[in-house]
Amino acid sequence: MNQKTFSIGEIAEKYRIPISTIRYYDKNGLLPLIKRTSGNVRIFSDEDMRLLNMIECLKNTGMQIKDIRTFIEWCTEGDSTIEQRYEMFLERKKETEQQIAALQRSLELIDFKCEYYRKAKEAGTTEIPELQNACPPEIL
Amino acid sequence: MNQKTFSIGEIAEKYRIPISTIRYYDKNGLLPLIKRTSGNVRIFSDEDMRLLNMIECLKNTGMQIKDIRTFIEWCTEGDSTIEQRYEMFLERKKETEQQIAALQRSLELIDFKCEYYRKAKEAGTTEIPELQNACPPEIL
DNA sequence: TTAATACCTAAACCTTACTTTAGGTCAAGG
DNA sequence: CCTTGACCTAAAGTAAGGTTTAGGTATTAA
Repeated sequence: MNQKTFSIGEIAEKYRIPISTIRYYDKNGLLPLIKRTSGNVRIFSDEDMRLLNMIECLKNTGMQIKDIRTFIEWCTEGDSTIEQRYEMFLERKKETEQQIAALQRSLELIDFKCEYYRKAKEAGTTEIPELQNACPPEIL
Repeated sequence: MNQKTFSIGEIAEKYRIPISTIRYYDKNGLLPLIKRTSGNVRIFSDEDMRLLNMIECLKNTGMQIKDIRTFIEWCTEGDSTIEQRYEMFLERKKETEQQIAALQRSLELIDFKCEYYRKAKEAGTTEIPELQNACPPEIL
C-alpha cells in the first residue's frame, strides 16, 4: 500500500499557503521528512501534510518558527525527548487558553462599541445622552 | 474638577508598556489628544489612558497600527465618520470571533497532544499500541 | 525540437512593530 | 552652581516571517 504523494504546488493549493512559504519552512528545518525525486523536486507524503498541519496549529497559537523547529528536532530525536515535548504542549495549552481569554475580553469591548455605534448611527451623532451616560470602560 | 494627569513614565508603568513604545504610538498618530507642558513634556489625561486601552484592545485582535490610526483619525473627524467606525467594529467583531474559533480548534489538538505525551511519558516511549492506534489527526 | 510549465536555489528585499542610540533640555536637590 | 533623573527628538538598528528576483533544470505537449 504505497501512499499517494503530492507536489509542492498541490500542497500549496490544499493548505492555501504560498509555495515560497513552504520552501521557507523546509529551509528552516520544519519539514525534515520531505523526500526528493532524482531531479531534486520535493515529494510530499501524508506524514508531511500532518506535520504541516501541526505547524499551522502551533503557529496559530503564536509559537515562533525557531521554537517549532526545536520541537520538530525533538521529534526526530525519539523517546529521549518525550519529557520536553510534554512540557512544551502543557505550556502551549496554558498560553493558548490565555490568548483565548484575552480575545474574549477584547471582544466584550468590541461588542460594546458595536452597540454604541449602532445607536450613534441611528441618531446621526454620538452627542446623545444615551451614549454619553452609557460611558463604560472607554469613550470615542 | 480638574482631572489627574500622568507622565509618560507613570503610564508606562501602569500599562506595562515600554516608554519607547508609547512614544512610537504618539509619533504614529495613535494618541492625538496628548497635551504637552511648556517644556514639551507629554501630559497624559484619563482620556489618553482610555485611548491607550482601546489601542491595546484593537492590537490584541490583530489590527495593524496604520489601521488603528485610521480609526483614531475618524474619531477626531466627528459624526461624519460614524458609519465607517461602525463597520470597522463589526468587522473587528467578526475577525475576533474567527480568531477565537481558530484558537479553540488549535487547543483541541494541543489537548490531544498533552494526553498523548502524558501517556508516552508514563510508558517511556511513543511506541505503544495505545498511542499508535489513537492515531488522531496528527502524529509526532 | 522547441516552448510552456512547474519545479529548484541563493540571495536580496520587504514590512511591521518596535528598540536603541546619540545628543540635547529641563526642574529639583545638595 | 552643578549634577542627577526624567524627559525630549531624529535616525539608525533589529527581529520575525516571509516574498521576490535572477538564473537555472526537468518534463511534457505540440
